[in-house]
Amino acid sequence: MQVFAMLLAVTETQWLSPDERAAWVRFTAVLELLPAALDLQLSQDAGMTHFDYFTLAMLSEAPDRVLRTSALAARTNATLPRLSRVLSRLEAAGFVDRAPDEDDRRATNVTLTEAGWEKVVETAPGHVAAVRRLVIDSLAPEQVTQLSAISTALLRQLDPEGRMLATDNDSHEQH
Amino acid sequence: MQVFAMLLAVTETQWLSPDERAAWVRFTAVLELLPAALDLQLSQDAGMTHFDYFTLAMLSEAPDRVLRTSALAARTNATLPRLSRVLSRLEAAGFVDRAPDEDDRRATNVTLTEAGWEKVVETAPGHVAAVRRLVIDSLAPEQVTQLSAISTALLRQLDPEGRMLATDNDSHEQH
DNA sequence: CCCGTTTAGTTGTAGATGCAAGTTTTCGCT
DNA sequence: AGCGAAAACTTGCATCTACAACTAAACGGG
Repeated sequence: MQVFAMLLAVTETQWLSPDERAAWVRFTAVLELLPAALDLQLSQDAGMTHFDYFTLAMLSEAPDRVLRTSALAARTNATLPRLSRVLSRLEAAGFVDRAPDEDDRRATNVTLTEAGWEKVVETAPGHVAAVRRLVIDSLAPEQVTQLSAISTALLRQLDPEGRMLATDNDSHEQH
Repeated sequence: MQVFAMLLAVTETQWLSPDERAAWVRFTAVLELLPAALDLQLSQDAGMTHFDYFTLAMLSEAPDRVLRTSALAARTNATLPRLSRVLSRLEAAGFVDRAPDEDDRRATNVTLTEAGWEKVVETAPGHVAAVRRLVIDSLAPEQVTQLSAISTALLRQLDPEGRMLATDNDSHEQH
């Protein structure tokens, strides 16, 4: 019985086919290199990380450019400790304001300041250009469509609740 | 003239179409979540990061399970300082040995120890299962093919010299 | 109305990473 | 040969992040 179980266990290990393996190796390389490339452009041209920029960008798209810290954490997929420190930095730089929520004073409302808005506006073109150069323009139009579908499929596993694709409704949920 | 130049500048900024933007937002989410998910599985099941595992895996596939530090850095896309510290850790854990190259004593040869090999062998099944669960099995077979082609196209921009897709020839280059 | 529990954030501490500077060995040129 | 420049790491320092512990506010019975 024990030998049989071991054989089963070994057999159960589903390895990757050569094609799957090749796809995975290449994709792993992209996973490693693309974030670094994006961070490089933003740190050179705007003195901030991709995460900083993304945080400001999410705020800039929120109604009234305000979001609760935890809603912002969901959109940026950050842990609360991480976001807390990033916000401290962005607040010190004058790009956001933090104020306790009037209705629930445990919560903090994060507001994009005028300076923060301007920072996004002046940083966005260069960032978009980098995204074009590194990603969109490297792909055929149908590949962009494919990448979108593939990403959607992957997010079903990675983010079943769709935190990162949250609509604006979320900020108006019941409490 | 100045107004005209400004208009040009504004016009030149190539924004993303709605489809492109949707693809990019989703892909960004994958870029953030997938590495974290892989790290989580490996740290829980094997007590190491994905980078540690990948480093050992690259060594395990090298001829004689030996690679120069800089060749390993190219395959893992690590900077030398980063790899140096990771190797110090892996060496302390007994998974690799480091020894100066006999022909060029500036260089260091990194060897996977027997313990390191066993670590890879016992860790690989769980990791492959995670890759299957999170990526391969979420996709239709043709999507795996598409992802491979897309990744190849992106790497042309990200890694023009193909460092991460290096063949074994590299370690036998002239000196 | 009060107390234990949950929620929302912040901070202490330790590990990881990048950049820049330092060290040792080799190369290239005269 | 002989010496300046380059190569292959390694280490110092500053920053970033995660995990866990901590604080403050709100909820939920009894």
